[in-house]
Amino acid sequence: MLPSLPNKLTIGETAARSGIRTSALRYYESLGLITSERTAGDQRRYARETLRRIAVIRAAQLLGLSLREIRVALNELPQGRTPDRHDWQRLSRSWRGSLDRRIADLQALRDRLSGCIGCGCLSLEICALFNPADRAASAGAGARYLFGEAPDPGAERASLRRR
Amino acid sequence: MLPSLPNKLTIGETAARSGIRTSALRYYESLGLITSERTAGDQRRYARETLRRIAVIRAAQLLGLSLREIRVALNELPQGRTPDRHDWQRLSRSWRGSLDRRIADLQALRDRLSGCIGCGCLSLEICALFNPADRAASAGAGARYLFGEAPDPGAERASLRRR
DNA sequence: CTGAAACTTCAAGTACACTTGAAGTCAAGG
DNA sequence: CCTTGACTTCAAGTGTACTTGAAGTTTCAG
Repeated sequence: MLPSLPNKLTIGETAARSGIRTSALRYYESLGLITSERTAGDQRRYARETLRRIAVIRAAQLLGLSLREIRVALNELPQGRTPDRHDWQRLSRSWRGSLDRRIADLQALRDRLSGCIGCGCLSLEICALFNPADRAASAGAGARYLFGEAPDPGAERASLRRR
Repeated sequence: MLPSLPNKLTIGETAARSGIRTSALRYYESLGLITSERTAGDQRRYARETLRRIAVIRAAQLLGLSLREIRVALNELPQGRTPDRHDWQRLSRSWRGSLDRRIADLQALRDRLSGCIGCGCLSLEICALFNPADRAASAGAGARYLFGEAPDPGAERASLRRR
């Protein structure tokens, strides 16, 4: 008459509670972002704690981190032992700086949108939006660069012949 | 002795000045984000004004907009006529709201990172990070959802059998 | 014990934003 | 005029993050 181990969740239950599709959960597991135990019939059973882990993964994605980067960060949580309050705090502190930077960058962009673009100025050469140091470039998701990866488009600087 | 039309740029010059690779410029053009005239020999010549357009494209990408969305926004600029100060202002105003929302969302996330995750609370059911309304979900780039697209993973809500 | 929902794996497909390579043409300094 | 770097098109490839489909298995309410 045991209440059937409420701290083990099927993949479907985990999907329903986290809002992440089962296919995505299997994908995360294939990348090593989460782990599961298996029943005798080889079905996955997730620890309830995995829900927190999934929430952290989604939060980190909002920060612009790739799943690869998230995996690295999660791997720095203590192995074996269930991460405690201080483990999560350490993680959140390390991402908080990125978030602050990202927010500041977006605020700067907002100011430029209202300023530079709005002003209709013709001095494009000195406009902040054209300043190569501000460039987005880099690969794929626009947000990525905001974490300070050197935007290196890989040369191809033309030799600037005229006309 | 004319200074060889300084308001027409080759694709290489445009790439160098904008920091965007020639392959990306051709890609943008294939998507209709920018346009060019052609020389007798069929080479592209970009109007100097295209540099501003490219800057706007990159800025919009930082906002998390897809190229498709950016194209739509740019298509609302006046056809034929060179966009003036007010045209750009209208565009920047419409994106400014998105930016404000995005910044607010990130600030909320930051607070939760310091709060919910940091606190080590066990009440995962009521934790803000688990609130489906806050979910990222949706497709691809994490930033996308921040513009208020309804996160609709397309059902698959399990029927919640136990065990 | 049975039937249907939920699960399993694996390969292939999708969307986005580009990049790369091949094969050939154009433009301009010397 | 010639050479060389910059240009052209087009098809295919890359990386990320998943989703979809097929074919088969497990679980559990009834």
